[in-house]
This record gives sequence, C-alpha cells and structure tokens, in this order.
Amino acid sequence: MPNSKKTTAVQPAPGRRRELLATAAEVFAAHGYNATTVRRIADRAGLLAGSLYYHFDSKESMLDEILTGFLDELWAGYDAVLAAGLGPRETVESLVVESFREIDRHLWAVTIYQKEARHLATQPRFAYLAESQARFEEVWLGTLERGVAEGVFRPDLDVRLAYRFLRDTVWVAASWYRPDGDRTPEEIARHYLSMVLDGITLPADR
Amino acid sequence: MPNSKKTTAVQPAPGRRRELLATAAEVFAAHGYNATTVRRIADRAGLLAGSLYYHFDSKESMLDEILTGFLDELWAGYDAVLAAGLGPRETVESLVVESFREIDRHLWAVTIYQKEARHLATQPRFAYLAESQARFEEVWLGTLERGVAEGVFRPDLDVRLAYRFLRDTVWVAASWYRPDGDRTPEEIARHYLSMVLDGITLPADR
Amino acid sequence: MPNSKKTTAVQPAPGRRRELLATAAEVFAAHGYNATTVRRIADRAGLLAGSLYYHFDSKESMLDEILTGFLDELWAGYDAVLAAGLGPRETVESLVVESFREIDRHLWAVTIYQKEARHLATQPRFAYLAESQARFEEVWLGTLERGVAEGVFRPDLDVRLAYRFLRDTVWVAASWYRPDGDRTPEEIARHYLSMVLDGITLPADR
Amino acid sequence: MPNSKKTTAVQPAPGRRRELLATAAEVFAAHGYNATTVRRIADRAGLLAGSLYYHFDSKESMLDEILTGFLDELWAGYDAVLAAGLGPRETVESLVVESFREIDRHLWAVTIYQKEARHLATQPRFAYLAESQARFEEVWLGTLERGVAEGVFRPDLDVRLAYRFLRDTVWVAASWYRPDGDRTPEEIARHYLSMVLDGITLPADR
DNA sequence: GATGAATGAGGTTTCATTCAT
DNA sequence: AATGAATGAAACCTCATTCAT
Repeated sequence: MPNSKKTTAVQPAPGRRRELLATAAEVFAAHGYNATTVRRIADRAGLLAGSLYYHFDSKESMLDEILTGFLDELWAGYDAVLAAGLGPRETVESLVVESFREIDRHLWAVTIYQKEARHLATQPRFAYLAESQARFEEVWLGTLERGVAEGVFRPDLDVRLAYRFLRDTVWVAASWYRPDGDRTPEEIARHYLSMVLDGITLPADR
Repeated sequence: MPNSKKTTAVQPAPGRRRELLATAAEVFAAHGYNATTVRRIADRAGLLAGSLYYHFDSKESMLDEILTGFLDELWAGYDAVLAAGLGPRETVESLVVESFREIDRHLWAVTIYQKEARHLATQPRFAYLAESQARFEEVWLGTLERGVAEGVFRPDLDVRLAYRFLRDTVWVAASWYRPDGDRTPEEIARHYLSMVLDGITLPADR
Repeated sequence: MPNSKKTTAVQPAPGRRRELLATAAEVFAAHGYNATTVRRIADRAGLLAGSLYYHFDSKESMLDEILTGFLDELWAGYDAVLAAGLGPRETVESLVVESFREIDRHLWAVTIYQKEARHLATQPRFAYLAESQARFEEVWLGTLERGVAEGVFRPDLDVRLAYRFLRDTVWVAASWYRPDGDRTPEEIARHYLSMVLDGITLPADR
Repeated sequence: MPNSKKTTAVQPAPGRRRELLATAAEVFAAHGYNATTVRRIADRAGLLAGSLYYHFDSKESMLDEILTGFLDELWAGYDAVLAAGLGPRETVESLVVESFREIDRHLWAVTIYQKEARHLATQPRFAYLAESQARFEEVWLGTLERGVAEGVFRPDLDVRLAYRFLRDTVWVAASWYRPDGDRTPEEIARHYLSMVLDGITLPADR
C-alpha cells in the first residue's frame, strides 16, 4: 500500500473509511458483534447512524472488511515464515512470534475473530473464515508432525491436542493483551514459547 | 445426578425446569446469549415462547441460573482440592483435572461462561462472576507463587503470564471438547498437564 | 387446541388472518404496495405495526397471500368455463362474465394486481404471476384464433391487439367498479360485451 | 424540437434539464414514482444524487415537470381536434388517433400518469391532474352523448360505461406500446377504432 | 401448564435532501 | 456543475415480555 505522503495523491479517500472501521472494530470487540448497535458505532464516531451507510453497505460489511483486513495481513506474515524453510521448532517459534505481532496490530480484529468466527463461518459470506481456519490447521499440524518425526518434539505428543493447545493459547492472549503495556509482543511471545516448549516445571523435576 | 423417578409423580414440576434450563444452555452456547431468542429455546423445548415465562422470570434469569449452577459445582470441586493441602504441583494437577471434569459435566455452561462472562460481570446482577474470577485468580496465582518459592516451578516464571496461560489453556478446551468422545476428561487433563508442566519438546533438546 | 364448538371444529383460527389480509388488501389497493406502510395497515386494523408480524412473516408475504388467493379463485372459475367446451363467442362471453365476478369478489386484489404485477413478476417469489399471465394469454389468444378460424370473429382481426384490448378493457374496470353500485357484475359484463362484440356505433352506420 | 446547436455554447444549461427529465421519466415509468430513488435517476444520468438538486428543487418537481409537459401537449392536440368542429364519430376517431400519437411521443409520461395520477390528484400541487381529468371526461362524455342524440352511436349505449371503456382502452395501450415497433401509432389507432366502433364479431352474426 | 395475541422498545436500513467545497 | 459527506425522518422488522383464556 503506497503511502508516499508528500508527492502522490493516489488515495481516493481512504481516511474516513479506515477511521470508521477502526471505531467499529473497537466497539465490536468490546460488546460483541450482535450486541453492538450501529448507533453505538456512529455515536462513537461522531455521526448519525444512518450516515454510516454512506460509507458501508451494512453492519455486516463492516465486520467483513475488518476480518478480511486482519486475515490478509496474518497470512502475509505466516507465508513469509513458511517460505523461509525453517526447522519445526524454529517454525513454531516464528509463527508464535508472528501471531503475537498480529495481536498487537489487529487487537480488535483478533478479539472479534475469537468470539464470532465459529458461527460466522457457517454463513456463505464468511466462508473464507472456514477456509482460513482449515489452512491454519494444516500449517500447524504439519509443522508439529514434522517436529515429532524429526525428533524435535516428544514422540508421545498428541498432535491434534497440541495443535489446539498452541492455537488457543496464543490467540486467547488477545483477551488480556494491551498494546500500551510495558512488554513488546516479541517479549511476550518468547515467554509463552518457553512455557510451551519447555514446560513450567524445573528441568530438575523430571 | 439425583433422578429418583420412583416414588410419586405428583410433584409440581421438578424436572421440567431442569430440562428447560438444559435446552436453554445448549442454545445459548450454540448461538450466544444475545443472539439466542426466547422463541428458539421454546421451539427446541416444544412449547411457545410466552409459556417459558411460567417457569422463569426472564431470559436473563435463565442465564443466571445456568451460570450459578455451574459455578457452585465448580467451587465445590475446587474447594475440595484446596482443602486437601497438597503441594503446588499436585494442586495444579488436581485443579486442572477438576476443571476438565467440570467441562465434561457443564459443557454448555462453560461455553457460555467463556463467551459472556467478561461483559456480564459489569452488571450488578452478575457481580458474582467478577467475584468468582477474582477468587480464581487468587487461588491459581497463590499456587504458582508457592511453587516458584518452593523450587517446584522455574524461578524465571512470569507468574501472571503463566496464570493466564494455564487458565486459558484449560477453559478454551470447552470449545472443542465433546463429552461423547473416546477419551475421558481425566485422560485429556493428563495430556494437557504433561504439555504444560514439561513442555512439548524433547528434554534432550534443552 | 380444544375448539369443540359443539358441532364443527375445523377452523384452526382463520378469522384474524383473513380480516387482516382484507385490511391489507384495501390499503395496498388504495396507496400502492410500496407506498403503503405496515403501520398504516396496522392502524387501520387496530393494532401496532409490530403485531402484524405475529400473523405474517413480512409485508411481502401479505401481498403474496392476497395475490395467490385471488389467482387461485380466478383460475378455478376460468377452468370451469374452459371445461364446458363452449364455442368461441360463448367462451369469450363466459370468461368476461367470470372476470367481472372476480373483480366483484376480489376488487382490491385485482387493483393491486393491475398496479404491481408487472414488476413483481420479475422477482422469483412472484414468478407465478408470470406463469399465470402466460396461461392467460394462451387461453384468450387460443379462443380468439379459434373464433376467427370458425368465422365467428372478423377475419381482419389483429388477434394480439384484440387480446390486449379485451384483457385491459376488462381488468381496468377494477379502477372504477364499486361492489355496492346499483348494477350486478353480470349486468356490467353484458354491457361491456355488447360494446366489444358489436361495437358502439349503430349497425346501420356500416 | 428546437435544437439550434449552431450558434454558441455559452448557454447556462438548456438541454441538460431536458436530458435529466427524460432519464427521470424513464425510471419513474419503469419502477413507479415512489419506488424510484433519486439515486437511481442520478446513476443512470451519470452524476451523484445530490447533484440533481442543482437542477431541480425536488424529486416531486421532476415529476411535476414531466406530467405538465405531457398534459400541455396533449391538450394542445385535443383542442385542435375539438376546434375543427367535426361530427361525433369523426371527433372520436381524431381524439383516439391524437391519443396514440401522444403515447408515441410521451410514452413514459403516459405510463407514469396511468400509475400515479389517481393518488397524486389528491395533493394540492397536482390539483391540475384532477382538473385535466374532469375536462377529459367532459369532452368525451359530450361527444358520446352528441353521437347518441344524432343517431351515430347506439341508442342503448351506457354513455358513462362507454366513456370508461374508451378511455381505458386507449391509455392502457401505453403498457405494451413500444415506439420502435413495426406499426405507426396511426395504424394502431385505426385498428383500435375498428374494434371499438364496429365490434370484433362479424356483422353477419348479428 | 400452556396458548394466542398483542405490546413497545429498539434495531438495521433507506432515502430525499442539504451544504461546504 | 458537481462531489462527498452528512442529516433526519421514517421504513420494515425483531424480540422479550405480558396477559386473558
């Protein structure tokens, strides 16, 4: 996305939309999509409810745009990691770090995704959520299986269970993470990783 | 499950309430509390929407009853564990096992809790959710701190992070757990614990 | 649903629906479907706008029911005429008489049909309107062609033009016909027929 | 059609209004006045909805201008016929021919008129519609009565019924007439007249 | 215990219109 | 002449809840 402030004037009028979407995302995240009234978004954005429809087709299309915006960036990040051809452990580490970065950048979208994805995925318009989730599972499961096969992860690992464990563990962080905290997403990711990879007990304990 | 269907049948309506609550819980869990219409519950239960009001004051009171029913049992279980005076590691293990048992028994209630607790807790009627969560945090944090102090857990553990990690890890399981699966809650709990306590990598890797 | 009104108990609850539909039809006819607000119907019927939705799915479904009710009866009448196997002239006469009877019985539905059928027919839900119209044309055109072939109608008759002429001529009557007038539908039909069949000029003029 | 596109191009906007009105008329005719959104007209004309308000006061004023434009020309034509002092039969013939010519030239306006005149006539702004209709009735009824009195039309003619018959018969043609068809308005008028004046049956039948 | 009918508040959306630029 | 953004009223519809029967 070209952002050369100073020379070009390519943007048709991206500003207002983006602001409104940010507001909508925040309110959706706070109260849930269904419980959020279009009027609440409008109030927060400083215009009347009906005026939102100049910018968006519907409440649903706002949600759509928020989720696709997030997923597009997420997969860009993931694909870059996967393209690097790392070993299983390093892949897991990089994916987790990348995930925390996305939480940092798309906190509200992640929150919404967590709460709404499951039932939205059943609607045709949001079928891409199901697709994304399927690919997600594929990537993680593959990495874990490779790790077990290569002796990097424990041979007795229940891969499906570990997948859910990792997936939930990471994304649920959106429920308490605040971007203005005193730790960077990378720091939090590292700490998470040390627990996930090595456990919380002292090695001596084993 | 006390179900003494043996003596009389003159009772005013002992089991009907319970049935209706079970139905309501299932629908709430499937679609979310707000998105669930009273009519959907009634349809599923085989009566008309208005007729539910003979049994319950309001939709909200159904939710209330579902959540308190769950929390009461949960704390009964937790208190029993805590009263046993176990060491930190064993306490963690027992609490996790107990949690999975509650997921097994109150799957829908747990699902609802996960989705709705945060914003419900702000309403006076559901203040007990906030209290419960505070006590929950207290118990877990205390156990973890004790474990670090006693050298059972790693000294570099970020206790708050580990708390959230454990908490989320356990409860999120409600999103995929099905009581009719081929593993008992205890088995799943054990596997979870082995990941959490010892990590997913091979010890040799360290 | 105990409804043993001593003798028959066949009606499930047809009364209210029918009343409301009659009211809706009248208002639709008076102001046009689109221009009619659901509130106007409700006001006239003596309840609140939202209450209509206890009886009907939507404003559109009211319209649907009104139109199908009319068309079903219309075709019952037409089919009876066609089954009689009359000659072309008598068929035309009977169809016209039957049409005026339907105008008398379904005045509002006919009025609505006249105003809305064309654009409604393009919507899938109202595809039956197009079908009905196609069959209508088939019946009339067939009768007229038969009449020309048998020497009953003028050989120089433009059959398509005559069809439209007859069709419009009859149905447009709904725009001024009032059931409480001093002439029966049959009388009016007869007068129409004498104009259509024999012209308005004096035979001597030819 | 004065179209002196030869001198200058400094005019404020002579043809633009006319173009926009033509577009509006077409859309009004296609979807009905109420169902037509100002945006639909603007889309078709290639500008934004708000921009129409530079040219017109309101949607209603567009309608107004369309209808008066049509009625003015119609009455110019009718008045010319009436001024000719023809006999009843010839007057009827000329009026019908003139009407078909107006349908040819003002197809969309006629269509709109047919659909909307009745309820518009109740609004003060469109009172001229009621006046026009009254004069219309006066002219036709007078001609028919004169024809009966002079023995040109059948003595048993119900003049009011015949008036409606003629009126509807003519104008309803706008619902199927297409200017680019293979017959001129005059030809169609002649055929209509032969049906109306002499009937559709063979004279021998009488 | 349950039904049928209704209420009333509030939700999303549409749309003619305005106005600064 | 036209745009982009917004207004405000009103539309259709939903839904928890009530209540006489």
